[in-house]
Amino acid sequence: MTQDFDLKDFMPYLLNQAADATSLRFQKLYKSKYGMLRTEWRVLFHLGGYGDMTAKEICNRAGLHKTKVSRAVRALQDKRFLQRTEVPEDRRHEILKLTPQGERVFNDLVGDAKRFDEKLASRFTTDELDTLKRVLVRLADLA
Amino acid sequence: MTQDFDLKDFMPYLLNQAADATSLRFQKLYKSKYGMLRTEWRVLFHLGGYGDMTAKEICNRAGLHKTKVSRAVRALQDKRFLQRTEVPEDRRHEILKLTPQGERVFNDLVGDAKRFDEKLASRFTTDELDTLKRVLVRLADLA
DNA sequence: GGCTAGTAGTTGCTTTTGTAACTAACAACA
DNA sequence: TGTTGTTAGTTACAAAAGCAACTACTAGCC
Repeated sequence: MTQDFDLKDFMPYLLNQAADATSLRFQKLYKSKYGMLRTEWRVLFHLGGYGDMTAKEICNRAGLHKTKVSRAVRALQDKRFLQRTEVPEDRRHEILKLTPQGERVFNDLVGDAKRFDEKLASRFTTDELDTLKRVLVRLADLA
Repeated sequence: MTQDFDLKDFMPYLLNQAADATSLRFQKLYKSKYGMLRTEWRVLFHLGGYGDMTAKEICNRAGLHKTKVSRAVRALQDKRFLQRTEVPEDRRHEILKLTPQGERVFNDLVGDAKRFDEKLASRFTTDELDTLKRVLVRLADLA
């Protein structure tokens, strides 16, 4: 006997559908403009938004695996969007820093992101948005 | 000059973080129990929850590309979880149907899904959940 | 019938991700 | 000093996703 079950009530499914739908459209922007991958724009945005830091710090903040970050950092470096600086006190660390070109790209994409977010937000009430964001943050923190 | 921007306010990012966090934990269940992939449990749940249908219908309902569904269907067939029936009137179509074993697996995973969802839901108020689901459905429908 | 166009589904190839093993550097302590 | 354990980051290989070209079939139209 088959149980009744509606995927439209299952949170992990709903979250994925919503996440895919929204981020696919934003992806088009950074991909077509700068040939960037998902992890690359995330790294760029962490450095641009929160200042210089090591790869490890990005891993912790973004919840990304170090191999993904490692590859993204290299890709951004190849594009001349960021620059590494070895720390003399501990040569295992490298401080990552956006180049002027990287900052320009970041600023450009921040503009896109803000417009994109506003357009999404315009479809909902302030109450809905407040609740949404609060709940999403708590869900994300479960991991 | 670098603009101020907080990823924690950017919806596509928040949605992805929340979706990743929740579905990663559910993934462990169907992966460890039945060696299933993400697309495979989706296909299984569409057939189990909404009845027999063609691959095309699953594509439309789930917003999945036909190649992904094609491979998932084959994988489920190899596991003896579903069975294909050619439609004589139009031999391009195949009706997909869960086998008794497939139904057992579906029922088992529905149980897991319900428990999983309840545990997630218990952290939020009814109001929050209502708003969340309503907003997520609308976001998902944008695509 | 025979041509053209369109649809359902599959296969092959490339890009991206995931995982585990590796290197290089530091730290602590015998 | 040297040995053991730990950390930051990379590399190499396997699994999965994405994309385009393909097969097999149906439908419409001449």
